[in-house]
Amino acid sequence: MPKLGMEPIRKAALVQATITEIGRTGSLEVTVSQIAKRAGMSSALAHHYFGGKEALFLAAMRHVLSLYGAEVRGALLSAAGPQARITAILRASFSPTNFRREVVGAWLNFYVLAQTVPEAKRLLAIYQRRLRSNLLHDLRPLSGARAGELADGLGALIDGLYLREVLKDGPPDGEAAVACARAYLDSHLKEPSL
Amino acid sequence: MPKLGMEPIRKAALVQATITEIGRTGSLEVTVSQIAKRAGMSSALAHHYFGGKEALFLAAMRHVLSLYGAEVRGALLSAAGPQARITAILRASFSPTNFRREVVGAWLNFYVLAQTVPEAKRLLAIYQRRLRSNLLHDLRPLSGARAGELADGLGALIDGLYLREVLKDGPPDGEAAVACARAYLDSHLKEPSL
DNA sequence: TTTTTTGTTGATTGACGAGTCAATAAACTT
DNA sequence: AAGTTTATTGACTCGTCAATCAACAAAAAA
Repeated sequence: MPKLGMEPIRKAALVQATITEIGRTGSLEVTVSQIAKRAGMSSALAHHYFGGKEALFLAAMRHVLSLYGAEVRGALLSAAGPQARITAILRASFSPTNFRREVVGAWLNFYVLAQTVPEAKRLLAIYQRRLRSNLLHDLRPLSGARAGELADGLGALIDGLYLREVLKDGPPDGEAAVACARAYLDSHLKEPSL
Repeated sequence: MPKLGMEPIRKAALVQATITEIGRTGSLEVTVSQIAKRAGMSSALAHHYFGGKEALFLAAMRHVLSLYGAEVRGALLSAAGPQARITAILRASFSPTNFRREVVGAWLNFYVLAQTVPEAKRLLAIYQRRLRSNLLHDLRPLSGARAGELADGLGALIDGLYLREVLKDGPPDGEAAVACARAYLDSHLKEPSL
């Protein structure tokens, strides 16, 4: 039965299954067997391809981060002007793809992972820096010197909205989150001179 | 050696040790033995007094939440007027007591716990409701109809600032966090009529 | 003084889970 | 055809950990 060229397929399936399982159980206490089973293979194969649980987690994290990054980049392509670009970033952050319970749950647990695993911390730091730099780029023309604090605040607000989504029951509402973040911005941008 | 009336002392020590260990390792994967050792007793005694690991976690959570609540209440006593009261809440939230790596790490993991343990979810929900109600009480006289959204946004921002603290290295800076939250508020309160 | 209650632990149990390995099989290479 | 590489798994090892238990000690109650 063994067909060749399985490696990328298996790996992709495992990464997806990892995200799903972490999101489903809401914790990192998932067994390699659970993940492998969901991905339709034995746990031994998961070890074969990834070498260990931690590497699997990190691969899943990279995947989520890269999906998010791609979505932001995509949204930025069709946005002209600072205002539109910032809105695009927010839309991407709270898009149905990213703002799903499963994915949000995974994010939360990546933060936990970052406390123990340096590589996870590094990855999250990269995400934060990139977000900040993106926001800064478009905030500077709008608010000048204050752009720095604004970007920091907005970043924290986004993370906070994610965090709260974890606890909420009922379906996710990305629109509301975008509105909240926009309100934060708009009120800050109202004063022209000071 | 056994002296009587040990129960409350042992329990308090265990709760404290639990928070410390969760904060130190940054995860819920702490063994009862670790906790008991830090609290200066055998793991069997921990089981004797709390019945199980989960109950111990919940007790720790209640303790953190109640400390936080007490600090907020205390700060509110010496605050007159909505503006001062809101500032007091922010100060308490980011006070050196609560805004320590150890405690912040514990909070993060309580969010994770809330995904699996209904009682943990309930406790966090109570905290969120109380914070919201406190903010609302003082935002209404300041911003009227918008108070609702404002309270939600501010709540999320506070959580987000906590979350970011987890990743940061270097000592915690509560002042900066308070400033950020105040900035959020001030800009929102600037428009008198709309 | 016996008995009961409270405090305490070392040793044990039982489950579970990460990682390894030997074995099997299909596909490619020579 | 013989040998190599890739895919795949069941069975096993080894460690860890929550939870239990039997036993001991001291204080309080009887």
